[in-house]
Amino acid sequence: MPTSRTGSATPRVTKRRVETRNRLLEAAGQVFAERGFGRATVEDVCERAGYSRGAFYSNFASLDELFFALYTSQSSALVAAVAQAVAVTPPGVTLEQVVDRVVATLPISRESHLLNLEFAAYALRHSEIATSFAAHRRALRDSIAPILELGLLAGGLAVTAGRLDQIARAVAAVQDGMFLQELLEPGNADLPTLRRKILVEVITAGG
Amino acid sequence: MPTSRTGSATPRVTKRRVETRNRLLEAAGQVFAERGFGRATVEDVCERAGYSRGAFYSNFASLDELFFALYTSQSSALVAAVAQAVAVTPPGVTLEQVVDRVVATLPISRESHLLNLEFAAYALRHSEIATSFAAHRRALRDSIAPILELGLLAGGLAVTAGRLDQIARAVAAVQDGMFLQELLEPGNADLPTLRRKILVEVITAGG
DNA sequence: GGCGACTGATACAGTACTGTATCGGATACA
DNA sequence: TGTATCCGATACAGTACTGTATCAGTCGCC
Repeated sequence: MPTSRTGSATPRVTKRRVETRNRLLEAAGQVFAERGFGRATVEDVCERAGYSRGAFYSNFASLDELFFALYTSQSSALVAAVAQAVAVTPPGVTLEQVVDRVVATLPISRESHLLNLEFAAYALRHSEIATSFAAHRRALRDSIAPILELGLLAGGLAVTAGRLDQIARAVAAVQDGMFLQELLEPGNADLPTLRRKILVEVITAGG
Repeated sequence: MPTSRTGSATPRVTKRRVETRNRLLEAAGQVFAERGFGRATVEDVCERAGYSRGAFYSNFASLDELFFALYTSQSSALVAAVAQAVAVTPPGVTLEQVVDRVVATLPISRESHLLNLEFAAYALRHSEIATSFAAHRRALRDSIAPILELGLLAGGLAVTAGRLDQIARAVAAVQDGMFLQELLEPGNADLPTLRRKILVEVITAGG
């Protein structure tokens, strides 16, 4: 059997193919955010990306597969970004600085939040995905935990690992909840400030 | 022109019609929660309700209209429930009791939360609905504000109206965020407890 | 620079959903 | 109890989407 026989298993990964795939992923992010995954069609994504449906089916077996690929891509990028932020954080930072860093690192765009809603909704309806989604969120909490601990230590507060995870959960909850409020009331300029305030309160109260 | 001429304007509201409408609404809640609004079809709702598509179009012009009717119905019911809880709350309750009351009043079922996600996602994509959705959330905050104030006063804390609204926002954010975590990790029995803990912290820290 | 492999455009069949039109039968009311 | 009203079942046409099959042009590799 010849080594590079028909691509049934692994089509050669050419530059062109990578480019196509990436543009499809990017277009999918926009379309899913705009219309919602449930209302998005293969045609929508192709039109946005500037490809035909042939190109799509050459790269993905279905919309579901593309959706999952997008989710994987986004979440690994996010974890990497958080890890990077933690790595460059010096010891001795104040709690306010920690909150600023966390807020600055986590995604802020309308599109990313809408996508997150889509991912969450999808996960809640597909238990196998829910497991993966929950694991991803745990990874995120584990990533920000060290930076939170730094801020607490700077304030003279020491906490157990279990308590730290609870604080990380509270931070995640406030982030999710407040960001939804901000999206619903884009005209309310006080909300970002309020969000930071609540985050600081939640962290200090937890320590 | 005869008064009760053709139903073009207002079809007579018979008992039968009310029943049909209610069963369609109930079925819609289940179907939208299960499949998501984007994936739900008129046929799905009819099948679940035990009616034919003719019955559906006799009562609603489109799925969108049914969706909005469901949203209206649910949100007014929720506001009423909260108002009722506030009305029967005696002065002098502790903060923990207040939290318990708030938690007990706000919707808890998986279905109601999934529906809320659908409503939020829809609102974020339709600005005219977003306004209405935001107004509804404001009404809810305004409803729980008095009960929160009661709890704070019992602890000897007095707050301004503005500060009270900020606390209500924090409570809403924690509720939304923590409930999502609970749904994603149904096996984690510690989360409801943690949610109460965070709620208490957020309220006291705000006072 | 030429050849073979593969990408992505186009065409097509099949399916699913929507919305309307029609009509039998149930229901409210005298 | 009779009857006019209208509810809701069924049938149908039109549309949109999916997934596959085919093929021309292009790219990678020697």
